[in-house]
Amino acid sequence: MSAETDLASFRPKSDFLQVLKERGFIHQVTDLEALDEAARAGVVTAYVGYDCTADSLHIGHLISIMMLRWLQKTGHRPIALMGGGTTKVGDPTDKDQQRPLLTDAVINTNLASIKGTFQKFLRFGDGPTDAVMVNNADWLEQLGYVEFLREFGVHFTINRMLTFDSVRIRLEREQPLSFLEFNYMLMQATDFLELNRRFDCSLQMGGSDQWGNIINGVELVRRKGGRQAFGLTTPLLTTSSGEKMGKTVGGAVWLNADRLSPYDYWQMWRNTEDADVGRFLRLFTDLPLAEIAKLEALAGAEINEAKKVLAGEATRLLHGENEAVAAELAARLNFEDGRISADLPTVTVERSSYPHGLSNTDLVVLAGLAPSNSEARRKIAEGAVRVNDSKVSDPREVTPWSAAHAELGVLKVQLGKKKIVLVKPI
RNA sequence: GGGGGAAUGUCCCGAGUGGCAAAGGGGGCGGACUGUAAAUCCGCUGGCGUCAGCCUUCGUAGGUUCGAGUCCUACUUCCCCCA
Repeated sequence: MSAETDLASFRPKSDFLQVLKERGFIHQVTDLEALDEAARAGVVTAYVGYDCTADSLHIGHLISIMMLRWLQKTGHRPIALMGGGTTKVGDPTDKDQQRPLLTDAVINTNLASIKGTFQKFLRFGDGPTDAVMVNNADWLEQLGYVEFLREFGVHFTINRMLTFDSVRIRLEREQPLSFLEFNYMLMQATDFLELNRRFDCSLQMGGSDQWGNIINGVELVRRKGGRQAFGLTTPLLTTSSGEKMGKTVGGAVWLNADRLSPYDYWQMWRNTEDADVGRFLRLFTDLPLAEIAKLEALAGAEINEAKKVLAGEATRLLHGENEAVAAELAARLNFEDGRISADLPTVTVERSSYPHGLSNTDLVVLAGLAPSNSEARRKIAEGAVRVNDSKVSDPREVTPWSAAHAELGVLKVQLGKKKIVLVKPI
């Protein structure tokens, strides 16, 4: 049953649901009152699953990570489930095509690379509310096909599976859905059952697109005689102007620093739309609600102060205090004082490869601000490029190394108003 | 089994009727205006380039033609109708 209708009037008795509700994390819950009671009466173990399709999580995952964080802060036990096994199958959700099958090696590399992110937000260990990380490859890969069908397959009807969004949408759009992908929801359901048995895990959380998968797990746990299980989803994260959140210079907003620098991460939050500031402060920082209310109330240009707080807090959680301070300082030097900071994104170039210096085109491409020479030339023609703070118009004009900044030894390349990269000769 | 459709710039949708680097949207990027915001307006949106030009793109593979996204043949995938 969906709790959308009575969520507004519901008064949680547990800290956990109280926090989730007032900070805007809840979209749907299977059984609000029973879950509330369980969370009030004792320690609840809950999990969120993460696939290993890339070597870094991105901002879309952050909302559920924050939810696990609050779970732990309110006295419960979070499990981060790594989908080492399910990634081999691929969640069909909302994709038109099956994603390329990943090899074991790639999946394991991705998994290892993602782990660190959770350690920033959760406390791991052996205590009763310490976080646990598990990999569903541990149990999924042990299952034989016939065994899998007999143990779990009997509990799923095709009739019902066809009605779930992940499947239905694909079929409606006349896109193929392979049998492989069709099995994904069964596998995710067995995860919940397995965690219920191993860790007494009684709650699965996830994004609203996971509702169908979560329900399947809840029902499977019930049918296999486990303890009562719950599901909870978060709202889809979009900006106020209706866009999917998460884009920067390079595209996706990655959480690993080697994919997206702390500076760029800070900038992403700094550029939040006015209308989103309050909502994002509630979802992505630990700040008390009273303080958020004050920040949110700032009007006009003043709200920029709130955006800086948001950027600072969010960056501090992910990358740590030092990086957050450095990112803010770099931004202030650059945008408010018109100066240069060594903390700006920097690329290094072999001086010997370009003895005379770099052409404007080369600079833009090497700085990663354009994917091709053509694109770089176009940008220059549009008057979008600045080298060492002066606008350039000739794509072939060469800037000699002697023009590098005296102290930092770098050339400053700027595309548009916000994208700045330092080119450092070595 | 028979008949009829569909596949376009690798982000998406979508015109396209032998001369096409291919209309128009959306998205994205840049400019103006602002507050590193939103909204609005304007421009750009295949690659290489000594800017003359060259190269690669319309499901796949062949063919006709001076010239093919456009015509022909086969194949692949999807949709619809008849059985």
